[in-house]
Amino acid sequence: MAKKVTIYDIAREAGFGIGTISRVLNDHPSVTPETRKKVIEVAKRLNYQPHTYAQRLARRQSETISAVIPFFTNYFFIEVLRGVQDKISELGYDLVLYGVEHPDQVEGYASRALQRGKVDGILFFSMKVPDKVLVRLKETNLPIGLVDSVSPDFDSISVANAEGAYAATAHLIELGHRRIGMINAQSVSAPALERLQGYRRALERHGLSFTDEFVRIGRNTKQDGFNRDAGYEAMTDFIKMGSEMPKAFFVSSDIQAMGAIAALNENGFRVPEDVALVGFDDIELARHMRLTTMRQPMFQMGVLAIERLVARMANPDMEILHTTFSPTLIVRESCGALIRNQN
Amino acid sequence: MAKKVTIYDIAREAGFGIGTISRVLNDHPSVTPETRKKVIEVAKRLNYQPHTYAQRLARRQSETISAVIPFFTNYFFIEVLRGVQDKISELGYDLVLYGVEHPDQVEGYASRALQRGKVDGILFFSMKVPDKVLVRLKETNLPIGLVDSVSPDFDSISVANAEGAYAATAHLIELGHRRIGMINAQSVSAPALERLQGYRRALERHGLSFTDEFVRIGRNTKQDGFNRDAGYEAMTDFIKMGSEMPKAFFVSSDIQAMGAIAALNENGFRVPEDVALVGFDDIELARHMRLTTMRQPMFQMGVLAIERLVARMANPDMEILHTTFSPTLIVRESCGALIRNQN
DNA sequence: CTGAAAGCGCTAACAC
DNA sequence: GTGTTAGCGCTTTCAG
Repeated sequence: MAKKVTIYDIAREAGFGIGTISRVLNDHPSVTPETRKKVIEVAKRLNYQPHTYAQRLARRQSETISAVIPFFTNYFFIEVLRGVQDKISELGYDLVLYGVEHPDQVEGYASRALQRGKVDGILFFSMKVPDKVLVRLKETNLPIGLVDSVSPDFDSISVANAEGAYAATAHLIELGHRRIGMINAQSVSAPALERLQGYRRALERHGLSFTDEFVRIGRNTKQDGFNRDAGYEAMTDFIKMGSEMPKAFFVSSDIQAMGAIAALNENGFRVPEDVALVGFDDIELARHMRLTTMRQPMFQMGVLAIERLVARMANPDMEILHTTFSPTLIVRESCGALIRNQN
Repeated sequence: MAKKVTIYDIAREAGFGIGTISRVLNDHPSVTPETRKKVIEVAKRLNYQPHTYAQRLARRQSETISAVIPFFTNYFFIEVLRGVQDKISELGYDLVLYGVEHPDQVEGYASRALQRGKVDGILFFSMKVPDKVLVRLKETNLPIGLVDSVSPDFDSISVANAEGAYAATAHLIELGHRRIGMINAQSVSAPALERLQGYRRALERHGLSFTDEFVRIGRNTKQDGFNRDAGYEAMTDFIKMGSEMPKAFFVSSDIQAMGAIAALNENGFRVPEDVALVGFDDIELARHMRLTTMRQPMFQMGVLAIERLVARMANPDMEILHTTFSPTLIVRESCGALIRNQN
């Protein structure tokens, strides 16, 4: 270890009291420019490094934010996390990461994060935080932010799912499709429900009728049905309809669209010539698969999540804010629009 | 905030001195079972939460490990990080994450992590840590671990790149291919160089000759050429060879293979019927693309990285250890092996 | 403007 | 065994 120089060393060396040293180190106004200069010079010469934990103890704040995130999901989280990290380090805070594999772990991690003074705020990603934990969280009065999930008691940042689904479906309609199916995820998932609503509304606003038959959900319930296999299964189901099968689909996530495309290809359907698809998320895979999809501003969401959290730390009585981002349509090839344009 | 109960509160309430309280809380042997029981009961009743930073200050250790990781990148890091996180939380340590977008940032983050007492150890992922920083790191005597990179002065965990490349190439040879090309990344990258060696050796050991012409590198140098566009460009180059073009390729990363496949498809080549491919990494995309590839044991690498780091913390004078993992061949469809087997 | 001193909450060495 | 006390390194009154 570097032979730990403390402010006492600087004080002795510079000929001042530790109070003064602390003041210049913290940019306190009442210090003469000369002493400031001198102290800084000595600090630098001694290669002084503050002891973070001593500061945190004395200041009664941690300058750290923790994020509880379901890990292995996809690109979406990594991307949001990037935004989080970016903003956090800009603020000079630390990010401590808790990766959760199973909902049951949330409580344990929350307890750790809740240790008095440990963190200044917590961000929960796409978590169904157990009510029990929610209550404890509320009691602690610690600034909390929810990303990609919503609860009346905490600030949240989420995506306008219904709106995005509406736009995706409308795009297909504008392309001339009238029989449009939807591959959805499990209805226990709020985003899935909202996306269904958007799809339905788009249909109805454009004078098309909504049919249950045209909405299918795969059997695989992993990640609430937002997985590749579920998409494959749902599309396989559709294919069994034969000539009754819709020729355009709004799929509630890109990863499901991957599965759907595989099912399509295996059955001799080409995308977009035979079947048009629009996904949701714009995960990294989407570009490679040339999938038209609804992009969520992930990085920005991460940045905003931190900004909000910090704002609340500064002003705990701030009114609770729920922010919703609108996804944007990214037109690639799977919807068939580009082909049409070439004509 | 929870109305901060301290060990003083417990002491008063339970009728003991704070020393005793601290002892039971730390499982110190010399406490009567009865007092222990009593203290625990009171602590629980008061909902006592230790103040992490006070503990860290007093104990002179941080119980936290930080990881400096190039973010953007792919599945590989996330997966290794999962292993890291898993082991870290098993140990009750905290993980503080520093995401680096550009090598220049490394120094800044290193400085932050190096603040006296801040972390008990640091893990650098796939980083060309600047020499300057390396020297400072060495001086601090802080336990450091390198993941996916190597330096004589620090413990490291990496992948047997040459060996993996050898296996991939040999697989293609066993499948009957004699003219095998390689799409490589920039030679400033150590892994790229090692993979080239493995490829070359496999060729020579099997009596095939190595030709420079059969090794191409894309122009896009982002991430040292380990990117989709570079793969696309390199394959486009090969395609220009016309009938001289190899019909089997070892590609130095899956992401490049994605680009290569796109180039192939655009030019009317089918994979694996016309051209066989083997990638490297086994990123998530690989499964979807049915890519045969060399899998790296990412999760395990993360776990081991932490185990090593912790071992070094316990015993700083331990001999420096360099561990190399062997990638395993994952046979999917892109190499053509499955098709052949069906015959 | 600056020094002295009192904490921040906990651990650990030292008495009894 | 248990209480007492002295730090851990820094921030922050409070005098002067």
